[in-house]
Amino acid sequence: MSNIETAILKAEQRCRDQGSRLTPRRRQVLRALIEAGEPVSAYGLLEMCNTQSLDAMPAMSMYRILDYLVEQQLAHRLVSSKKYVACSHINCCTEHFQRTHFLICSECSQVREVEVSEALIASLSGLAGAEGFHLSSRQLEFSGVCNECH
Amino acid sequence: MSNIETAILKAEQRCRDQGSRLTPRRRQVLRALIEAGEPVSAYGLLEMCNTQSLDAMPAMSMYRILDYLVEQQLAHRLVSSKKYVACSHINCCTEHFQRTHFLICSECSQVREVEVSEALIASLSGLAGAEGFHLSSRQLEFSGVCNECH
DNA sequence: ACAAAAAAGATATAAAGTATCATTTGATTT
DNA sequence: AAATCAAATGATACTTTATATCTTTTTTGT
Repeated sequence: MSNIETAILKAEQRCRDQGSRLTPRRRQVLRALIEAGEPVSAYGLLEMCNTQSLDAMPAMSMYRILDYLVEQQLAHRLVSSKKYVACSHINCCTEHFQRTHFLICSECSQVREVEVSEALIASLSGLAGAEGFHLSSRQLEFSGVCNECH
Repeated sequence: MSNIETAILKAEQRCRDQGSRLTPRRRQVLRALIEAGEPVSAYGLLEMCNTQSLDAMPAMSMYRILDYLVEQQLAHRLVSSKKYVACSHINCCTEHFQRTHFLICSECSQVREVEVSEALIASLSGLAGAEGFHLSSRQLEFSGVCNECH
């Protein structure tokens, strides 16, 4: 079975476990996102979905569905580029990390999703603490250049 | 002399040093930003400026001026909230840090602008390096809760 | 004073995101 | 199976954020 199909099945399972479901629309969006393989904007996804099935979905639905997928951690929203990516761990874990890093290549827009080390969290919290802040960000985004582009 | 006036003078100096100038419009925007004392959106600033002087500025000008102020590091753009803040170091340094952290309180939207320690950069670069990335982000934003709100 | 360059104005439009109400679909109970 | 309730989707309109492009004004250097 293709990786995508496996991912969809896993995603369905995850939704069921959460007491919700991966409806046809949600599946369609998730599949499009996985197939894209790179960050896509909400309207970009909308276009992808609306050209394949000729039964057009309004923007509002896309945003709702993306909210849902993000909530289920099947997708992530990249604040720095206003785009969405499929979670790269749908296939490999039941539980998602507590905190996630995204390394985003500014050349090819490739994204690497990384678990944040305890040590790093500790030093970040330390720095914040020294300034009288209690850190709560669960997602950090870094831009850089990947090896291939370097 | 008030802090704001000092800041404006310092800002003018900085612009001159860069071979550019803090024109009346730019000064007006910078002053509004400093007076606001918290992050403000481009359109928010536009309204502030356009209600005080009754000689209205178009949105385009505001964005151009904000780009300029950000370029000169007299202001910063917070990607996570699409807002702008006056640099909190206009008064205290000639040169701006190479990298900056923003600790943003999710309760009161207060912002603390912090220099990033070498150690932290090192561990971030290390983490990125291990994944085959060369880090280049010059600005990081963290959300959290400040002591007063906690 | 005049030409070149920088900044600002004017106008239109694109792109991103939300509010709100109506309809459909699915699950639950009787 | 029919009735009921909740979740999801559709439809529509609108707000907020941001940019493209062309014109006019202001500043600077000669």
